Amino acid sequence: MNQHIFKSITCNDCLTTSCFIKKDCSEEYLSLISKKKETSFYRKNQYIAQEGSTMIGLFFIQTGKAKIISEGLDRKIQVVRLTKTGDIIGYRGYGKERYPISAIALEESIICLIDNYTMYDVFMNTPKLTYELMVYYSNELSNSETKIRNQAQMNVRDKVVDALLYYNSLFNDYNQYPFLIDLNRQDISALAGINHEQLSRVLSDLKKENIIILTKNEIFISNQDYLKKIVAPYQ
Amino acid sequence: MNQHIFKSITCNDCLTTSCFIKKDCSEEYLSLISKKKETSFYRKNQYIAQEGSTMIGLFFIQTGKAKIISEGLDRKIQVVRLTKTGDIIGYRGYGKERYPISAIALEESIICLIDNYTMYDVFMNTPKLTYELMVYYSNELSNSETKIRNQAQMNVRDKVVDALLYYNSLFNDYNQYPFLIDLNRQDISALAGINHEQLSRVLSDLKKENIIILTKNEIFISNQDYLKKIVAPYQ
DNA sequence: CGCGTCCTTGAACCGCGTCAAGCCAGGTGG
DNA sequence: CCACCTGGCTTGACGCGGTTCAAGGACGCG
Repeated sequence: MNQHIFKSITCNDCLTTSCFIKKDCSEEYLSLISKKKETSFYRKNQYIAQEGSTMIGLFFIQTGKAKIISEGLDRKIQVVRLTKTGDIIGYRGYGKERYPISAIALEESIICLIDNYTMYDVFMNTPKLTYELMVYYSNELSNSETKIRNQAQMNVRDKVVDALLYYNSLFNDYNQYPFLIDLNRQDISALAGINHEQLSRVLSDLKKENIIILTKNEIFISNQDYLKKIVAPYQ
Repeated sequence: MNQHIFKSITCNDCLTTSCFIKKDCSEEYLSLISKKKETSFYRKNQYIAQEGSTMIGLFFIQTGKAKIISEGLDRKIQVVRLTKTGDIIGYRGYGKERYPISAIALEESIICLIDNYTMYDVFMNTPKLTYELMVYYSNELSNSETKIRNQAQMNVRDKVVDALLYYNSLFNDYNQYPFLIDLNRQDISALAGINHEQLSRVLSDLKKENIIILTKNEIFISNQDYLKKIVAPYQ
């Protein structure tokens, strides 16, 4: 572990109102967790959790973004999901004592780790929190299953459009325009489930059609409506 | 709704010991649920839940099997998951009031439906149950994300092998041999995420290589070790 | 300046989806 | 009983979309 322990603040002082813990835990448990949690700082591209390593607890993103990846044949990477402030990383699971996926910071991030034993104690005494996490996982499952279908049925162009819109819906708000896609080509192609050459071709096409803007280092969506029409038939 | 209400039994009389309700609910809640639940009988190929229809509650499979499907472009079907006795169907989700997927019986099945209000009451007063459902969903999410990667990276042969082993691991025990795959070609190809012509070709190849046995209506796995070696590099 | 990394574009190959024909089994009706 | 039809499955042929290989450009860094 090369990330250093960050200046830890208590849950009461934490400003992340979307945190599951903050929203649903009693004062007593907030102070217990404040004592037990380990808050760490991660630089861009740093591993937060690694596939196959021992699952010591549940990660809560205080601020930042991360990509959730699964490695296949020849360590080829698939981005299965993106996470942001307030999201959780790590699976609760009896039998499983190892992370089935890896998580890597997309930008500088501050992340709280709460160990399994503490979490179990909290879960058994805070039904609302457990319920909210159950809902969170079930919604992620729903999104994930839609993505299975899309991976099986979409062509490369639609996969790229889907990936751009997915990023946009997660990280951009409607005040900012045109929408910035702050990922490099490797990450976008791994998110779309295609190779980077195909991604380049599709992006070039979309640029020629005046749907996106490509600057030196950035991608902007200038015609989101058009993109939405493309993926609409998949709902 | 054309399935008829089945001779309903109380949870105490129910023999499905793997049911989440049965495992974790108190006596009082078991009797409350027994009063509230609606137990129905479904024939093979009958819809249990339909994508887009109103989500009235949570389904518990008392006995039987079901396929969970998502429909894409031109109503093309993707089987995203299979479920069996003791599993649950239906997503808990605040915002979502409609099923994101459809569920169809693979064989004659008996299924209990418990409405959302009753479930919420149970969840808030039975932390262990809520916790177990959270674990269930998080495990399904993990499986689902592996499948996303496999859909993006596997070739058709590997997808077929993966689908056969998936079915086998869910529904067959090790006393029965060779392992029966009790799905028709349409369902296997929709599970593998390929078209039925490609499936036929791969199955013919596997038959010639003496890895599976094809009879008139059935598929048997005779050399499971070989199949496992194929998907091993994906873990 | 040279080097490495990321990105783009071209070109060739081939895996897979599509179209089409044929087979087999089961069901229906004359 | 046979004739016919239908649906599920198999196999072949073909062509396109996408993967792979390769070369070159743009940029940052030592």
